Amino acid sequence: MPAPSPREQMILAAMSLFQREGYAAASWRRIVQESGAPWGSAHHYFPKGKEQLGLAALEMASQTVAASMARCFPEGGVAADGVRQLFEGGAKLLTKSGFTAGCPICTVALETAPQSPTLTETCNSAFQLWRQTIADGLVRCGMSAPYAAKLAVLALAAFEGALVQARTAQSQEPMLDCATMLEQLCREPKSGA
Amino acid sequence: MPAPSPREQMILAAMSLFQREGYAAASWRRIVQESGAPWGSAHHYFPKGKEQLGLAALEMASQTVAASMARCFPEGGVAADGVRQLFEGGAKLLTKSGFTAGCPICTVALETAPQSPTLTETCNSAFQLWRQTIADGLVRCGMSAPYAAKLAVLALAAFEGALVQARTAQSQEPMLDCATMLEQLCREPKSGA
DNA sequence: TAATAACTAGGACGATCGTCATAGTCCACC
DNA sequence: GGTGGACTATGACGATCGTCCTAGTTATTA
Repeated sequence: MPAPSPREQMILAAMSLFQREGYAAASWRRIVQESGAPWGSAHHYFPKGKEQLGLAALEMASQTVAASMARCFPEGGVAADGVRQLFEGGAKLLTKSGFTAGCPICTVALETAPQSPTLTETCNSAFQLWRQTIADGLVRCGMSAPYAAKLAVLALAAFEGALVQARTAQSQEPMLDCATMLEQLCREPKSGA
Repeated sequence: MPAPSPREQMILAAMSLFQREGYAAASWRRIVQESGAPWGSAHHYFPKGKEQLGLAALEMASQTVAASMARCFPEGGVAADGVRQLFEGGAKLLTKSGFTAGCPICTVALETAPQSPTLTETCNSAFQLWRQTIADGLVRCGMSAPYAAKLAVLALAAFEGALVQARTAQSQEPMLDCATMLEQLCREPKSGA
């Protein structure tokens, strides 16, 4: 890596703190401190203050996660495998962090929605992007678009929810259990009306 | 209601603030103020401070939610109907609050797990209780115990995750979509290994 | 009725919050 | 080799944080 700029350092640090403790606990001072970025430049790069930095962090998280999600569903793959990979990937990251790092968007959304319109809108866009990313992936695996759209909502909800359970229980099990159940819905795309 | 005691008032207010803005934003002062309880008595009822009050609020939330969950699955009912009722109930409460009130446990868990051992443990117990409550309900509807246990994990995860999506999007749709998909898993308790 | 406990009022304490202003340093470019 | 703009250092500002203390009020006993 070519030594990230102070601006990037701060965004990364904010994202990390959002994951671990949420928006309110991620104070301006702690973000700057943990980032290692120079103290004086914080207000220079984000003259509108904490919310501006928060927005940037959420947007970066949104893109990063979407990219990893897309990678789970290669062209011509199997839908169920993609879902499993998605959940296993999440479980792995969670474990690697010692069960401290969850989803930054989810945490911030719960703290601020719908109180802060800008933050809420950014979180909403992230969820929308992720739903679409999963749905597109499922379609790439041969699933019909309408069914994929519905399943993507459930998959994302289960992903976020399982992440919370897994983190709280400090165990991967909820993630893997959910994956198993969801695989079933991938293999039987049609039945009821 | 026979006029709740100051202690109950404070617990209720803390629960409400946890739902709306999380643990960090729910300051000792705001809790006491919103509760309408007398200022001076806060430290008298909870001499160990904010964490003690937080614990009490989480425990009350745990019990309250578990009771509503159990009511969704009456003896001899249909599993799919129970799941739908669960999600519709959640969606209704969320809407009634103007999409401001989510799950207090989930919010606090994301902010504090696993940093604060006591809070994390309480959140974990709540999730465990809820999983068990849903699983018991599904068994009451005739489902096999092992399958019900697995489905309960997914149902709870989807419930929490859909709640976040719905709140952020300010729409019931994610909740109802998830319910529809989950109903499918209720009707086909067996297929794969 | 007296005394003993339970509860309430109100504020002081140091720490930390987000914001902002001012001065100083660095470096690219003419 | 200056000169101007980008960046950094440092700390003051008022507000709010969680905690804790002392004095006052109310209720419950003997």
